[in-house]
Amino acid sequence: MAEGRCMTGTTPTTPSRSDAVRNRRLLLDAAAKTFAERGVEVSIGEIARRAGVGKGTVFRHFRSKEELLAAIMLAMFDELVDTGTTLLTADDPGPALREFMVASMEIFVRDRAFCEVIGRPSLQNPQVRDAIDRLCDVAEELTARARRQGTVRPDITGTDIVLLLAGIQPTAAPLLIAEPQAWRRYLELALDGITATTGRTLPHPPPRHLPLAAPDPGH
Amino acid sequence: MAEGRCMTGTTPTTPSRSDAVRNRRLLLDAAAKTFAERGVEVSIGEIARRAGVGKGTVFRHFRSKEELLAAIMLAMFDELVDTGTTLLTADDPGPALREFMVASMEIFVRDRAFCEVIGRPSLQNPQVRDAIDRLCDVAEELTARARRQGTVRPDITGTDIVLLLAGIQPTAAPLLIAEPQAWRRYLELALDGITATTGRTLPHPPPRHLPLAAPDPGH
DNA sequence: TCCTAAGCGGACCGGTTGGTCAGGTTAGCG
DNA sequence: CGCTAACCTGACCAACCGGTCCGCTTAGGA
Repeated sequence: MAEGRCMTGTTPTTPSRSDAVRNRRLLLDAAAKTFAERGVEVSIGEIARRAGVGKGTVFRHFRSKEELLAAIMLAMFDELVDTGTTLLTADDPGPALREFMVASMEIFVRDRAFCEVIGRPSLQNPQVRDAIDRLCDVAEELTARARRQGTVRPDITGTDIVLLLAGIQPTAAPLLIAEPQAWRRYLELALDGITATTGRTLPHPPPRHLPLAAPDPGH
Repeated sequence: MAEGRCMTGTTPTTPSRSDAVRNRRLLLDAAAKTFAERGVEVSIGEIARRAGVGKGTVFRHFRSKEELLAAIMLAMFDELVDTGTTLLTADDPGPALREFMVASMEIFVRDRAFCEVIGRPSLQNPQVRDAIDRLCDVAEELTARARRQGTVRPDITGTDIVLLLAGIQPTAAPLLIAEPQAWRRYLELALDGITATTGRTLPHPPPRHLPLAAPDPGH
């Protein structure tokens, strides 16, 4: 509730002392890099080591591993949403949508944890959920413009776009180590797929929203 | 080397006693179900519990968790390869390829571990590698026929097909709990993408083989 | 029916994880 | 400069993992 105080044990929302601020920065940077490289499964210990702080410091700044992950993911989602919002003002909706997808993929491919979070509802806390919804919304707006222009088939939604983007990474993943640009091939395939060429409607109704966190069968 | 003997500690290749045969069956069934539902990360303890045997019994029948997983995955790969081989004799190559992809997806969607094994080279022992190669080969033969017929664009390979199939599962995954048939939508999109409509070539050269196990950055 | 080797189970081992805490350190106000 | 509250650290904890091992059980041939 109140700002500076914590709810359960410790964990202030914003540190005030200079060393704490510095450590928080180090921590966020190290965590972002480590999550990106090795996915959500990396241990807190490794992140702490990489940041050059003790493990306890991590839990002083973030109540749990999940909260640390969420803080980093949120920033990335917002970045993407900004990119999308900017592209909404572009003249030609078709290339704008494509550019949005390319920009997204460039992040997806670099950040393993980012894809995992989108694909696994169990990793999503309410804030992350909101960010994903915002991403779907901006994708929907971009898609709607392209749809009206006739560049995209009429039964493709923004949620389709987000799902496709999240899916291209695992599709290309086995090739990416040897050929870091391979994702472009499958993005192009997806773009061809969503383009209105045949008049056919897709089977199964288009998704409107991403479903809320259902209990993940795993773990 | 010799049949009935083990190499390292214990672990016969084929049990003879009736109770051992029965337990092995129970174990394989339980493991198949559990891996399918929760992925490769499930613990041996849980599989043992589900099979109604002790943990020690698992390691009597299989040298390691990896070997148990491989035994189950191998059977599924071979099943798919058989399906593909049969479809090679079909009259019309286009629908044959489609049918192969539908049959594959029906397995992929039901089995979480199966997708994970394809997508993560670090999980592949030599036998599994061979099975994946056989799958790519049969996919390549099916694709080649469709290519010659003009149903599929000229720069699509069998490895492309396998990667796309493995990628559709994570794409549709968030929807699958609520809508188990949602994968059909994205399979159709992929089929539209690989169909020869525009004369354009895809960016990035087509993959010939899946890369061998590179050190998985994770763990 | 008896005997023995194959089979079984679960306590156990070393290693990992996310998370806690007591005790030493230090920033920075007065 | 001195004091205190904020902060940092690494030992520590319980839970879990894959895998081992040894004493007990039991299948099934003689």
